[in-house]
Amino acid sequence: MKNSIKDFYDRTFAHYGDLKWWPAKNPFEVAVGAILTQNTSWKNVEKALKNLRDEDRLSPQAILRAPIYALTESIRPSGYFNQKALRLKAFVEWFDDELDCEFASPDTISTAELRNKLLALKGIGPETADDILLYAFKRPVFVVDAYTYRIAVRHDWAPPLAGYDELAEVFRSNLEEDLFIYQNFHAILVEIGKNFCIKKSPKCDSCPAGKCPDFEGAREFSE
DNA sequence: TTCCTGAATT
DNA sequence: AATTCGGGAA
Repeated sequence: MKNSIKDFYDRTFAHYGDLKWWPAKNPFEVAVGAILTQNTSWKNVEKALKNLRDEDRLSPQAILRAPIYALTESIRPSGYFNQKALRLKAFVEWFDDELDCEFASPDTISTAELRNKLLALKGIGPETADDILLYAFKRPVFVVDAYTYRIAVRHDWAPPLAGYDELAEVFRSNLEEDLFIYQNFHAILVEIGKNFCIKKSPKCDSCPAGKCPDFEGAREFSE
């Protein structure tokens, strides 16, 4: 039926195809990018990643041995650099201690347990944890972010007060549990959220998703 | 000036 | 519930 989540995915997938997310060379860079992109445009994260790469600091061992102040300078363009340097360090130390710097398979540790361990780290909240689970550990978890929330509310898929888990459940219950669909759906939501379903003055007329219930009103999004 | 693929603190 | 962290681009 129209305006269903499944129909939305089918239409947008026909337009975008496989977006091949997450944009990173390897799973470790996915995790680093996930932390650096918290409330930050990807453009700025790319600058930070380039600095890390140019300075040979984009590996677990390099980050383990780098002093915080050095990390801070490398990632400065991504913003919140003081916090993120600590968060990056904390994550890699855990990744080394707990997993020996390897992305564990499901029979070693369950997705639920892994998620709890990630959430226990300072600086890893539900979105960052799920990004890492979905794109680095390849676990089928549905990622919710600001774009997901905005698009869902504008489609009346969820109430404006919906919390993270509630919103994730709305999507899970309307899709088959499939790694590729979860990975690509989130990629599509980001693409549409960034380019069309933007916060103010959304470009509904050219949106690849077609008309959502908010189209006629073209009202601006408010939280 | 606003906004950006959030999370912790108060 | 409100504030804090932040450079970069529009």
